[in-house]
Amino acid sequence: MPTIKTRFAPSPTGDLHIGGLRTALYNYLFAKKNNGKFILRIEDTDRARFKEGSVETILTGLKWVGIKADGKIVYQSSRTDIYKKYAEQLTAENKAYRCFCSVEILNKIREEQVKKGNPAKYDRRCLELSKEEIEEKIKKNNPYVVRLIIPDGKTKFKDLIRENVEFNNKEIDDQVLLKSDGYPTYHLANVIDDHLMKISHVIRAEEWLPSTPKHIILYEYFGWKPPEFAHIPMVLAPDKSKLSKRHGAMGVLEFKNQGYLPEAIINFLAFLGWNPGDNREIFSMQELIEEFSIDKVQKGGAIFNMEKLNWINGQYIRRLDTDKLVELCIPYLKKTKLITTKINKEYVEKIVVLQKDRLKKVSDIIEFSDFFFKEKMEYDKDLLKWKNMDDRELKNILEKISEIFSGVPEKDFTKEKLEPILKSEAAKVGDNGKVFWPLRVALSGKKASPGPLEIAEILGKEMCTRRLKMAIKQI
RNA sequence: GGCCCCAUCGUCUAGCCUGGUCCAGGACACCACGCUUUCAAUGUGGUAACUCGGGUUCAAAUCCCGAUGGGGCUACCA
Repeated sequence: MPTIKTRFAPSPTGDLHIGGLRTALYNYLFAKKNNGKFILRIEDTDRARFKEGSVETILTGLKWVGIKADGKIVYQSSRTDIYKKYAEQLTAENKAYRCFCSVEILNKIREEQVKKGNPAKYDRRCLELSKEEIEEKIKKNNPYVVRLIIPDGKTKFKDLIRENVEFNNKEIDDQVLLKSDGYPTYHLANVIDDHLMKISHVIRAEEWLPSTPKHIILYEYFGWKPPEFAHIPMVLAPDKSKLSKRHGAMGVLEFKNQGYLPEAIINFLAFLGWNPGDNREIFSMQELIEEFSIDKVQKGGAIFNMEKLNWINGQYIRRLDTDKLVELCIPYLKKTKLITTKINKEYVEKIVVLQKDRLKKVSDIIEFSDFFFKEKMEYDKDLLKWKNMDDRELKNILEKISEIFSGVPEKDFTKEKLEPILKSEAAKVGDNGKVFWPLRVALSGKKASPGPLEIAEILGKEMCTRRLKMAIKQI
């Protein structure tokens, strides 16, 4: 059996986004599942759209999620001679021709075709040019492109996901292969490279399906065996359109910055269009490699569902070692200047343990735990009141708690020791909420937080006493 | 406009190939209850879908045709 070889071929026009990452993932999973190779090729043939730094972004993104490419990275921009040579070969064999038409003329032709209800195709007027005319134009340095001659007939191919697909060649435009700047278009470079690099399976997004016949024709012209094709469904925005920046689609590194875990992203993305056929939901990369199969890939597009990503991410956060989670949390706390002096790892660790179950993403640690680091609490005094408590009752209870706290020695200032005392106090007023709610708000300043005694233990006696005092002063 | 692809709960999906076991299963979200001092986590339960219309068949979510809807492509972008 020939070696399985797939590739991810992004163009460096911006961030690596979710859709692209999933394409990379499926290629990677398929290759690894079949003991094959997965390679990375940078399709940087569009000089106008090239964005500085995006190759680095793509590379760090892939590295972050654990997708490793085999072999060297190929840059198409360094291979223009190869593409040019093949374009010339096609031209010499009358499988392609030079076209000198201007963009204006081209647009006009297309417009007229559409008006007539025809496919928007070029009318091949440059195919009529005589040898002399062509030579003269070249001599005069007239810019030209090289176009593929689409033959008559039909082009059929078998897609691994969509089965048989058929196009009538009449509908297909004479594709530009070589641009007037000497760079190849995707179609030419892609086919040549896939062949030269012995790619066995082309797994790419569905948006490429309509141009596949052009590629097949190219393979035929060159006398090469085409690879297998698998056109995977697209990742959609909530409005079902192609996911783009317009929808606030984030780059992979932005997910990283927000505190999503790479394992969660991978797990989530794998399930966007694929699933193992049973009820399991949580999969590691290794498990995905073992289970992945291209024929279980969905045909229809999948909407990117942030809620589910959050859930999966929460699952992974809960499974993380506390040490590791502490390491991940610290940069966020630092960045927001919540940690100003030196880091007290022990202190942060206690907080992280407390918040672990609550985090959807690591960055949540900031808004969930800011009160552990702040001196001043800011909250509405009415928040201190449990149900229909009045000022007087509230003041009494806070003073009572304060009194109780002062009677507890510092070493006994733990949840374990404090709980029975406060519970018995609560029993006197007949409602746990009357004691615990005001205390919790006084300590955290929030309407939602971990339990007051867990907080108290971490904050320590002195700080708790101060916060109670501040609360009482407000009433 | 032309061509292509697709179509199961709000979302991701199982089931479809090999029709009956499906008054359609799971997950997220949502709702309720339990735990409980709030939030979370967790447990239990619940609401919720085969786009429509024709065939084929004893029987169709599953096969066929059509309609409708959605998406993509239609660049000297990828």
